[in-house]
Amino acid sequence: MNVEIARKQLIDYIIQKIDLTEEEKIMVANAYHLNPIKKKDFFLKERSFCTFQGFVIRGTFRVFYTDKKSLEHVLYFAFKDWWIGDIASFFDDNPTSLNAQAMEDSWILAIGREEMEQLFQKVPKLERLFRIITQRTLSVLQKRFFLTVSANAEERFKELILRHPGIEQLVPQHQIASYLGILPESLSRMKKQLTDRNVNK
Amino acid sequence: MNVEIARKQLIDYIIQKIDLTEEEKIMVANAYHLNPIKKKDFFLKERSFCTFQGFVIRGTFRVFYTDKKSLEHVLYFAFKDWWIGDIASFFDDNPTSLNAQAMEDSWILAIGREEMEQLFQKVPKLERLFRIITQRTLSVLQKRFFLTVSANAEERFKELILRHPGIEQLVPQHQIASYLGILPESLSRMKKQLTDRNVNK
DNA sequence: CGAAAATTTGACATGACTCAACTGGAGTGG
DNA sequence: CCACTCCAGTTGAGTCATGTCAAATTTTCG
Repeated sequence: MNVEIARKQLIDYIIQKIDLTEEEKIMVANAYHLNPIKKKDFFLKERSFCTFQGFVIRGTFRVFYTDKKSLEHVLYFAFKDWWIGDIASFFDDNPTSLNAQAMEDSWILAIGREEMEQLFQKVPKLERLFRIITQRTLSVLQKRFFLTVSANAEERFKELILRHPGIEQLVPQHQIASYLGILPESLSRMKKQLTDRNVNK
Repeated sequence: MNVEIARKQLIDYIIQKIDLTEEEKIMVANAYHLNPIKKKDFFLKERSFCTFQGFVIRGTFRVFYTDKKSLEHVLYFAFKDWWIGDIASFFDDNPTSLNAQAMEDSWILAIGREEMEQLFQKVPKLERLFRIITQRTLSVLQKRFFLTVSANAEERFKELILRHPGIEQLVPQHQIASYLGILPESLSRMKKQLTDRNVNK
């Protein structure tokens, strides 16, 4: 993976959302640096202050937090062209509670907080971009929240499969369970029940 | 309630977050109009396209959505100086799934989508303000989500009381249950159990 | 191959739901 | 000021989805 190609991918993504002059494209592109992340390594680690905003170039990540009982809860899976970062931690300078772990060898374009502030000064339009991205994220999380409080595990599972066909091939089952907010045992039983029901038809 | 006082309250709030020149203050203030909302009336109604962003001047709102089984789920309660609106609907022009209902006679400063876009053009700094506000909202929702998936109803209840002392005097119990994601019966039983436990000590 | 991890299965426990009945207070009209 | 209604809250009995813990089985990968 080559940094120029990665930066082009980022710029292609950005100009879908806001217009940039050629000069601005260069400034934005150069502010980001390419990080290879090996499978199982972390881009974000909870309790860490070292926060970056990342844009996934290649690979898959699971973004999760750990609760009091040391159980991990997946907030989302991130693929190509997804953003990764704890915005609250990034901008407010407090330790993050999120982890982002590579599930395969991956590449991320990342930017640190100070570079980001400088970039915002050079290219104020980016405020708009990040306002829009944050709004999208908020809206997605709101839907996820509503589904979590108003649907049972089976409905949530079906929704995930519908929205993300093929995810079962990409992500091990116990992590899907963690995304759904149930235990691996429960997901296993649920799937058995689903196939049993189909067989009996 | 007088529109000048309301606008002053809004500007006082905004300048805590970003700097504005006197001229900008006036432009921002004038873009917002004052709405009185009677108890039980709605500022936002699901399936409606008529979306506004609102800033609560006085009063209390419950912001909720209705699920497939016609159960209402409270997303949050909004008091003085809180924002109300469905950002996704507001900016992307699709019908909202949120309701915001006044729980007492209330006043809101509101702005429509087009006025907002014009205002962004006149005062681009506002992009930054709304980026920051949306980030805060996102971060709060993320915490709420984590609590929902990793704590039981009792822990969530205690957290609410801790974060919002006195909320039980402001909001009827069945709506607190709705916020917690449980039925009124369950909350009633839980509270009984809590006091019983204390009595037996 | 062999160890470690993931998944499945079983037996049982439990938190929250469901439905229904009852209680008590707030407001309303006679 | 009482009787009446309405709504919120409480209580009870039974059910169900999911959790808990433990063991067996399968898959993954060094």
